[in-house]
Amino acid sequence: MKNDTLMKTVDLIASECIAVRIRLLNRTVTNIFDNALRPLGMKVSQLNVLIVVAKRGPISPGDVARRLNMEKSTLSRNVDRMKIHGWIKVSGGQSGRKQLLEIGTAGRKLIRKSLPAWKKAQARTEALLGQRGAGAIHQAANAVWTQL
Amino acid sequence: MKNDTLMKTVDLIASECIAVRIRLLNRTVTNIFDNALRPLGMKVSQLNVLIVVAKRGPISPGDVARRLNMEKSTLSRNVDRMKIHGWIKVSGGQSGRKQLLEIGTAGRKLIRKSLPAWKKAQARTEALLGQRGAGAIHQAANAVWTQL
DNA sequence: AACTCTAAGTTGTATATACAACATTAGCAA
DNA sequence: TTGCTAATGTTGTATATACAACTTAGAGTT
Repeated sequence: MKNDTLMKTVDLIASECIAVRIRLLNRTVTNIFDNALRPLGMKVSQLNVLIVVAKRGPISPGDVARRLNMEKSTLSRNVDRMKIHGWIKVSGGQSGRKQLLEIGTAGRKLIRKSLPAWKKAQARTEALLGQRGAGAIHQAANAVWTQL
Repeated sequence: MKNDTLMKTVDLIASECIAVRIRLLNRTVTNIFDNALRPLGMKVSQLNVLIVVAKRGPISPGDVARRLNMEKSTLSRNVDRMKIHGWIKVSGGQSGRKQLLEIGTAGRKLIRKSLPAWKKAQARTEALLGQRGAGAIHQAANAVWTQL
């Protein structure tokens, strides 16, 4: 292959790659939410987990991970940190292989307190992506969820 | 208690939050590309950087970081790993504050070799998100780039 | 009941990411 | 020229992420 074809490959990937774009959006949006949530001592990744546990708990770690398409080992350590703060607790027979997660008192309080910050971040993100861009994300996410 | 309002908040965030969705898409798409690129010993995060450097090099680390909306410190360490493999090299007076990155011989070879894997991953992603979902991502990314 | 086998969760390791603090230097101003 | 300021890049620390290997406990099978 000559440099010519190389540059053609480079241009193709640069102009089409979905991964580059998703990853850019991920960094950008995550930063907006993390900045908004920082005063509360929480990151948006943790809010994600907290909401799933609040909505569907008691729920097993494995189910949470599947719902978020996240590695069980990733979730395991994220939950560890959240347990320390009392945002999440283990209900029932905790040890071993059959534990169930549910939201803790501190977690409930935290969700209530974060609503204004979340709204602000959500609005800022919608402004950044535009109505169509934001709707697009919902559309794409739904496509993934139906195939999970 | 105000469990009622709490659950309303939970449902609102669960059904609307753009960050949850972007992050889900990021994990999903990154996994598809990483799996496809694994035989080449490269991750899609590294391909992103390599393509920018190949297309626009010689380019300063700061400019690469800005283009990807990535922290300079993040880029610094990512580039370190890529320098070790010879994918990227520093041109001109490297030390100090004014270094320029360009693609190395191994980097050129790697891009050529990765094209089939990239195409496969791109196709699989488009199939997952659907034509509309994929177009949506492009649309949203363009919105971000124009406001960067 | 005993055995096997698989699913669930944890731990080790590596990369990606960001913030804060730091060192250095280029650019500008007086 | 000299000195200040802002930009540039690196390093320390914490979290997020995934893969591989491991441990343990359910679930079936016989």
